[in-house]
Amino acid sequence: MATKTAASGIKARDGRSTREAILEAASRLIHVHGYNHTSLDDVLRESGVGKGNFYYHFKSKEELGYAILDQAIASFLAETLEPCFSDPGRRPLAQIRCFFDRVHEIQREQNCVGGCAFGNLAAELSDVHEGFRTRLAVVFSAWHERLTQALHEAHRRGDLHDGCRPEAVAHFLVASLEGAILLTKLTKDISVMEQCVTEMNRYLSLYELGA
Amino acid sequence: MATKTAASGIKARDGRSTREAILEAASRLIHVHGYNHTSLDDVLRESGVGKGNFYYHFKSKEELGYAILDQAIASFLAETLEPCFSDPGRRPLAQIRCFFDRVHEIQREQNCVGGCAFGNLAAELSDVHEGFRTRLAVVFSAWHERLTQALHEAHRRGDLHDGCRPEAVAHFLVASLEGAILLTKLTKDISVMEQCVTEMNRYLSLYELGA
DNA sequence: AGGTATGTACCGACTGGTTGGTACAAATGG
DNA sequence: CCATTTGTACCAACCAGTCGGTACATACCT
Repeated sequence: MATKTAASGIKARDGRSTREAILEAASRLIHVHGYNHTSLDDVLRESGVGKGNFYYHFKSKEELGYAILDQAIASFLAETLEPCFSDPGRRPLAQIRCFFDRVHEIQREQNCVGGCAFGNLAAELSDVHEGFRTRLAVVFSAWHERLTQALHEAHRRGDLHDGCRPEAVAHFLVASLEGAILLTKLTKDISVMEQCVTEMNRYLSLYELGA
Repeated sequence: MATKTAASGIKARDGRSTREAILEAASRLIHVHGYNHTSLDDVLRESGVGKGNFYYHFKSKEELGYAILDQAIASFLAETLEPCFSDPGRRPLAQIRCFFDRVHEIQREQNCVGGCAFGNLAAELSDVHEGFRTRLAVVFSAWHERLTQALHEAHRRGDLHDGCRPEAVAHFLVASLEGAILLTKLTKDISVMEQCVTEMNRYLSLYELGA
């Protein structure tokens, strides 16, 4: 018996999955309760990992925060942003509208709870923790850049009015989406999100040529 | 000497001003550090008030939070919102644009630090503290209502396109402003706010008649 | 093969400091 | 003199982080 490893009892953790269990529990808790208000003990209880073990895998709570953030950034870029903007079947402006819908859908899926993890952390930490502020600025900058790129591409194709300033429009779109998510989370009313997406589409049509 | 009262030494507090000193220090600290991450001891140190004294004036930290929020709501409505929207020298849409400028100015004044106190608290607490969520919903609802009212008034005057749905537009404007403030606070770049205000004005002009 | 050393993964008790909140006596003032 | 107002000492719970120790697989030495 017991051929080789402990062969998966009720826990079955090896180095790799322990780190992932911590990451999973922590990002879930921090998304809802914030960074400061999520204690290590909460994370440990939720993930079933002991304290000494935690400090074997992470050197501090701050480093855990960075790890979660880096993971969330990668997953946002790869699983939410890119799928919309690399769809070759849509023209750039349609890609942007598709992204609005995706954000709307996510808020509906999570029942208006949690909001945007990046927006929450930005509100909580940008003024008190420069390390987090910088990392958060990176996500928003990547997001902004993807929108700017799509707008430039639309202009190149002749879909966009000349009066459109892509960088300003992109900033406004990011801001509007973040604000809409926040307002939806506060009111717990998904129709707020719907209305905002409708108005964002109208705003975009302001610059659109040959619809 | 010492005629009657302590005659204003370095402290000079009576019942009224102690409460106000606590309120002032707490709202300043909470605006930047958030509710959970501002400790009573911080507030006490900053205001020079003793602990027993604090608990004479407030029955808990939670009640202090409510008091601060109520005070901030009243001051926002009276000193920021109303002045813009009760100006009889401007037409409703101009009042709205004036409000955009006011928000922009405030962010510039506070050097992109602090963001919106209500937005910050909404992000921090809407999912974990129903009491705060409800109170915060009240401010945003009042704000939303004031915008809706101005839009209806504009429509009555014939300044507004028929296709404009005031409630949806108002939600979008609130969301955009909140998002713009958040993004400005994160990037620490006031030009983000400028760009957003410019685009909001363009958006508004979508519905405007006879400019 | 058998003993020893090494690196990885893990645990739970403990520490020093902070938290929100209480007890209570002293001062203040009409 | 009695209400209000205040300062100080204190508490239990909680916080991030440390410590000593265990379990076990692999590598190394003779």
